[in-house]
Amino acid sequence: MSWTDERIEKLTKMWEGGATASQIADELGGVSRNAVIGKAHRLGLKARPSPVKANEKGEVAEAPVAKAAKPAAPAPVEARPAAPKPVSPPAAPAPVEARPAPANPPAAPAARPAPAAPAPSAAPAADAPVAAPTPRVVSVGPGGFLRQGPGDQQAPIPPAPPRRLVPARPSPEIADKTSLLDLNDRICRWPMGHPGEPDFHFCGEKVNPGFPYCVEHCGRAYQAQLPRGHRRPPPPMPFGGPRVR
DNA sequence: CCCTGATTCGC
DNA sequence: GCGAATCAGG
Repeated sequence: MSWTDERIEKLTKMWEGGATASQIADELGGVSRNAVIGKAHRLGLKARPSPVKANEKGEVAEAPVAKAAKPAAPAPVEARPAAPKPVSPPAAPAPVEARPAPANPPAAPAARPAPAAPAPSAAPAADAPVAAPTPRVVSVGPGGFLRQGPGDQQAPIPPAPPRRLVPARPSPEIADKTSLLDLNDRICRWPMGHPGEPDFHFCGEKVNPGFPYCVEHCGRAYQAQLPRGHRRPPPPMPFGGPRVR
């Protein structure tokens, strides 16, 4: 098999959509996972959480976890008379809350419903989730995706699934809906719902020629850049006809 | 073990 | 340019 334009296109789309190399590989058929990765890299597509490169930025001054203990001396049990350890075994677990991942979407993660009481005193030093990454974000789009400022030319890059991609054909429930694999240049790729949800799919309408979305969603994705001075005229401008080209 | 993506390197 | 082999983390 060779890398035809169609195949490259599909690879690109899926890769950017978050599909794994394996998924892409057997979707394309005739190529291995490695081939896909290799190609993706050659196309300059890389970037995406790699299990092996999860850690990178800045050095980590972590105390090496004492996980070793395997080599050599496995702490021979001393036959000491009686050395009652003063510390009771199940003492205090780590009250430290592990913050897993810096999720992209600042979408409200729902307050912790955990009514856990065992919170000793002042442990919530965790008010440092500040991270305000994208200052230009204006609001959150329909799928929980960031919408960008009026000046931004780029569309909100809808896919960006946090992690794994929705199964190609998850269920009959969305069998007739537009899945990632159905996307092409002529189909509106506006996300409906959230990636990962069983009914996540894409708009699927015919696109507004020259744009990645249908007319309706173009209106959502692109905001009119009004000349300075004019405050927003109520009509959000549904993008009637951007007569591009 | 399985999975992942990254990299290398002979073709 | 291609992709199997290899590497390395989860």
